This record gives sequence, structure tokens and C-alpha cells, in this order.
Amino acid sequence: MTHDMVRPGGRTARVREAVLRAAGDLLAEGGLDHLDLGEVARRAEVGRTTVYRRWGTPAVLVADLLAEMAETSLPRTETGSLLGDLTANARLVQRTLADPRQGALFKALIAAATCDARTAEALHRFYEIRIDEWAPCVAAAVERGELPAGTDAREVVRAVSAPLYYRLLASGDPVDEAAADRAARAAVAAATAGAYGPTRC
Amino acid sequence: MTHDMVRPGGRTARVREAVLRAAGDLLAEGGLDHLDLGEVARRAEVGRTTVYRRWGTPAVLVADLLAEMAETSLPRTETGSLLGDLTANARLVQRTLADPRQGALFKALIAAATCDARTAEALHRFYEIRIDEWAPCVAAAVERGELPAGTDAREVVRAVSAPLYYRLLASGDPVDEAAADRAARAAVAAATAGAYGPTRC
DNA sequence: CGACTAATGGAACTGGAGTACCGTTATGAC
DNA sequence: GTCATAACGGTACTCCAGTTCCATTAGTCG
Repeated sequence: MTHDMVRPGGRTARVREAVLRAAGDLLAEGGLDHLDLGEVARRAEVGRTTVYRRWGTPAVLVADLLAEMAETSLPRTETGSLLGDLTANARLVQRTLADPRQGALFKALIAAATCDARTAEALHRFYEIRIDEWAPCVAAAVERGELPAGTDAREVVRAVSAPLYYRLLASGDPVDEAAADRAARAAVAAATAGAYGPTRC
Repeated sequence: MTHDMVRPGGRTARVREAVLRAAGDLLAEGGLDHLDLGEVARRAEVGRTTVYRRWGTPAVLVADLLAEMAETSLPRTETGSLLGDLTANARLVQRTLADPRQGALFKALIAAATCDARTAEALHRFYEIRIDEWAPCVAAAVERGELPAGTDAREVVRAVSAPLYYRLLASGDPVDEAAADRAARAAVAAATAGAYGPTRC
């Protein structure tokens, strides 16, 4: 078979880009249940049939969007101290979640993940990647002797984000800079006290 | 007008109870996007028309379910030490989120809250009530001198739940007892270090 | 450049969610 | 018990999300 292959070329990629952007916009504007595939097609200036054929369901579309987002990584700043690094991380997350568009988008992504197993997997992979990007800060702090040996670096990074997501999704309290700074301070204090160390008998 | 009044009597209440139970079951089984009002009516053995007239949309139904859940409060244990109390709280939350039915239900409730403002308000009220129920533990610890004066009791309680919800919704890591105990220990350590105290200059 | 075909896009079709209408049931006042 | 009416429930209808079908476009290879 000479011509039996996939075509990753120009048009297909262009369509995907336009559709994912439209999907992100719609999720940010109206939340998960306003993600109508017909509307996505209209916004992306793409045939309705194409969207239904390539993605089929909102869940699959969101999963694809998450895969795309996972590939684009953000630059990480290095301040030299653990508190500085984690505060930088906390503020980055805080700015993202507090931003009207991005915050609404993340809410919708998480909502979509609760409805579909594959979407959930894509979401978990996204956070796994983001956590891995920041874990070295904590590992370095362990090396410097700021934290007890055996500290679970990834768990410390998760501990910084958790309170901010809790505010965004559950309590509804504002995700402001004060909350970010407190999350970073709390994570450092807990880690210093060995709360993320190896489980003792 | 002699007969111009609402009727909170038997049948209406019975219908509401049956519908809310069916809604909870469906949310737990299939997530938010399987919450079909027609299916709810069938399960509750209630006329389809009734469900559409009284609630109209899944979001409103979920909001009503949350209002119902907010009214039923859970007993709180008192262990005498802050770590003991917060560990009890963490394990209660952990058991709830790890339970197949309850965990799926909470995921769906949070997903629903991201799609509708009134539902979100109902969810926030629910957590506000739950947090208020446990805040006295922390306040007592401040009284006993275990924590610095000025510690935000409600924020400490939120800090216990946050990592568990983060696992449930974002990272996908297991919500197990070890995670619960770690969350409680971390919250105590951070609070002891003054991370939830009044903001300094 | 020209052939081949993967991928797109328009148009017509279909099924079921949501609505409207109206008769029936049961609650509460007297 | 009797009456008035709030609330329920069955049936028929509407409308649009999702599908199917086929013509058209545009990447890829020789």
C-alpha cells in the first residue's frame, strides 16, 4: 500500500488548532455544559461534521485540549530559597486561577474530568507534568539541608496548590495573593516539621 | 383570599425526597452529564412533568440537593488534642471521598457548581457550614496555647480538607488514610509555625 | 505536474430531551 | 363531610443536537 498513511500535514493541524482554541474559549465563557460541538464548529469556522467525526463528544475534545496544554510548559524561576521558590509557584497558580478566563477554563476542565475517565487521565497527566517541573525546587532544598532528608518533594509542591484549588472549587473564597503566600508559607512550615517525610512507625 | 397559600404537606415533601434521592444516585453512578431529568423522574417513580416543573434544570436540582445535605449535620468527636481532632476530621473527609458512592457524588456536585452560579452558592454554603462545625477544635487549641493567638481557625480546618480534595479532583492520587493523616499533621505543623496567623508587615 | 485518497464540509434526516396542555389527585380550610 | 385549589401525571407536540450520506478540497507521492 503506497498511499496508506496518516496525514499530519497543514490543514488537519490548522483545523485542530482552531477547534481547540474555540473549545477553550467556550469553556472559559460558559462552563462545561455550554460546550456545544456545533457552536465550537461555528466559532472555529470549521464544518460541524468535522468536529463530530474527529472528536465526537465534549469529553474527548476536552481531553485533547488538556493534552495540548500539557505540552506547553511554563518557565520556572529560581530564587535560591525554598520559600521564595514556592511563593513564586503559588503566585503563578494564583494568577492563573484568579484570571477570569483561565480560572473559568480550569474549573471547566476539572468538571469535564469528573464526567469521563479518559478526560480524567489527561487531567492527571497534566498535573503530573506541572508538579514534576517544580519538584526540583524542593529536592534542592533537601540537598541544602533546609528540609529533612526523605521529604517527598512532589507532595510538597502539591501542598502549595491544594489550598488554592480548594478555594476555587469548593469553598468559593477568593484566590488572592494573600492566599497564595499563606499556602507557600504553610507548605514550607509543614515540610520543615517533617510532615512530608517518610512515614514513621 | 382564603385558600391562597403554599402546601408543604405530605405528598409534596414525599416527591421531593424521592426525587433528591434519585438525583443523588444518578450523580453518584454516572456523574453530572448522566443527570437526565427524565431518568430521575423514572427512578423516583414520579411524573416527568413534575420534575421539569419544580426543578426545570439539572443545576437547580443539584442546588436543592446541596441545600438538603447542608441541613443534615454530622456528629463531631472531641479527642482533646488538636492533632487528634484534625486527624479525626481528615479521616472523616477521607472516608467520604474514598467511598465509591459518596466520592463520585461529591465530584459531581463540584462539577455542577462550576456550571451554575446558584449551584455554586449552595455548594459554598454547604462547606461554610461544615467548616464552622470543626473550627471550634482549632479555637480551643488556641485557648489551650497550642497555637499562636490570632490563628484563623476556619483556615486551618480548610487546610486539612484541601489536599484531599486536590487528590480527588486534580491529581488523581489515591485519597487514602495516609494522605488524611499527613494532611492533619501538615495543618498542625503549619498552624503551630504561625502560617495561619494574622498577616505581618 | 498529475494521480490518489485522507480529510473536510454541506444538506437532509432522525431520535429524544424539553414543553404545552389539560384532566386527575390529594391537601387544607371551614 | 364538602369545597376550592395547589400540585401531580399522562399525552401529544416541538425543536435541535447528533448522525448519515455524498460531493468537494487539499495534502502526499511518484
